[in-house]
Amino acid sequence: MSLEDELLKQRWTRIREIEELGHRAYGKRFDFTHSIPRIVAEYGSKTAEELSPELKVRIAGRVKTIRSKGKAGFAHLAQNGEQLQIYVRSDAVSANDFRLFQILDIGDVVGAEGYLFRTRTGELSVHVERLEFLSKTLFSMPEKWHGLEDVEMRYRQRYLDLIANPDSRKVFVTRSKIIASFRRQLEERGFIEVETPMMQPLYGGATARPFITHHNALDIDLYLRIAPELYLKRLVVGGLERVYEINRNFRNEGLGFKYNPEFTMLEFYQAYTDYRGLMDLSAELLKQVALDATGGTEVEWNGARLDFGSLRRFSMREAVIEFWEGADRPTLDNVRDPQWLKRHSSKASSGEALAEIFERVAESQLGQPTIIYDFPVETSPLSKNKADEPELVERFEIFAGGMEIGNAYTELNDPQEQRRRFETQIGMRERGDEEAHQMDEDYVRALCYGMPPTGGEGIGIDRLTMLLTGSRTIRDVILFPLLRPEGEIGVAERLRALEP
RNA sequence: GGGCCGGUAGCUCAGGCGGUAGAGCAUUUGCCUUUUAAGCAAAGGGUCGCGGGUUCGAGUCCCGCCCGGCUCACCA
Repeated sequence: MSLEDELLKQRWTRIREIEELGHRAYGKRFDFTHSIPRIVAEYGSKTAEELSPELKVRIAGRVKTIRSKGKAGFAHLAQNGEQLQIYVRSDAVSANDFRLFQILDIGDVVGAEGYLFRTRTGELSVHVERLEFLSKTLFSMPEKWHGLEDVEMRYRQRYLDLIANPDSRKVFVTRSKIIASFRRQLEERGFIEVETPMMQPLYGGATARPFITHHNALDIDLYLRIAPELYLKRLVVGGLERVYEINRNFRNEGLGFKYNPEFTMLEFYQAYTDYRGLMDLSAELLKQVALDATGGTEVEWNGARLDFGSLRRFSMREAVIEFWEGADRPTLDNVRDPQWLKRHSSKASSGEALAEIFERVAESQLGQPTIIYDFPVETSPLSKNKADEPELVERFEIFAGGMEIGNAYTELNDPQEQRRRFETQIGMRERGDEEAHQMDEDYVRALCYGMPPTGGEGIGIDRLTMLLTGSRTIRDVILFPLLRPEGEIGVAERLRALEP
């Protein structure tokens, strides 16, 4: 028999022994008096004297370590990312409970009742008087010292990662704080949270290839949304002047350190403002999110310190000049000049050329949180033109850590212009651009009823979480990132084999 | 999709020159009533990712495949 099966059989056999000792292998409700984190916080710094008179506690947690010393022993229980030691001695508990302690496996979930004390070496511990068995682990836990290192297993069996690697747990706690911070800040400013379709008959609001699915009853193909944008703006037309949505977008594209096919986006729309207003709002939101998530505005990322307390601002043209490397640094006249742009890019139009040059020259250097504004109209089918420079639109993106983390603009609310933009996109599609927008007449119809001047913005929650948690890959901030299916697992077969 | 790297005990990793497969943790047994990567003594545990091939002999060499990581191209 393989070791793995031997261990499984051993634990399976142990279930009966646990039951013979008067416990259930898969126990019932257990009302603890204190969570382990609360005990650590409240009593972690108390001296031995301050812990008397005896404080009785009932705690519960997963067994992390066991150190048996004959007629006594120690174990660590973990709950919510914190650990507390228990001390079990044969003359302090019933014979059955001591036997139970002796047959505990690392990974079992137990409850313990006793009083707080400090050991000779000074560690805050529970002097156990009663044990209660709560749940049996049948498989062995990852190694105690190194944790779970196998990257594939960390993603496929995230629960093991969360049990074994406290840092991984912290990442997801921080992610939750980031989202909570956005919600709180937006609610304070009068935004309401809405939910718009994830399955859409037409996809739009971004340039990307969609996933396609099918609805049987209606017998229609639907697209998983690539963005909620067009629906959110319909709501602004309807008088929901400040709306936001935090939810998944789906894009049928490659995987990479900053790409997962489903990712979480915050989008918010505010009537009667424009992209300048959103720049200021973005700076406030990001600063406070960093504070709420990490306690400060500065984070270490990829060896650099990023400060979310202030956002640098460059126009796209300025950024090309600012971050140009090598000789022939262009002038402002150069980056405005169609001939110069044509010489430095293979793109057809001046606008696409500028965007392409910017991405090549500047994007990877935008480590510090930076706003890049005034984008070419060709790459922005839903943004309003600048009044004095119609080849540009009132749009900005937020970059940090060399990644785009936000995208915002003054929304185009002129239905006639919107129709022309869609038709331009259709032309691009006919020339082979698969990602060009489709015509969305229902959206144009909504604009025909009049949308107030509006600013809208999207912030990539996953990437922002990467930055605020020091994660080098998006898979470390998504609980269950997309992986190929792993094939035969064989657990059912192994469990079946245990039964008589 | 291309290139590079990896898959060895439940976990973390050695081995690589082709010649009976190793360590630590974990597990089992014994001793141990304030230990903490507890300690001491002993034991068990492996289709070396999968499938072919070369060879007297393959974890090791060759070919194909699977899974993963990094990276390039496309993409937020």
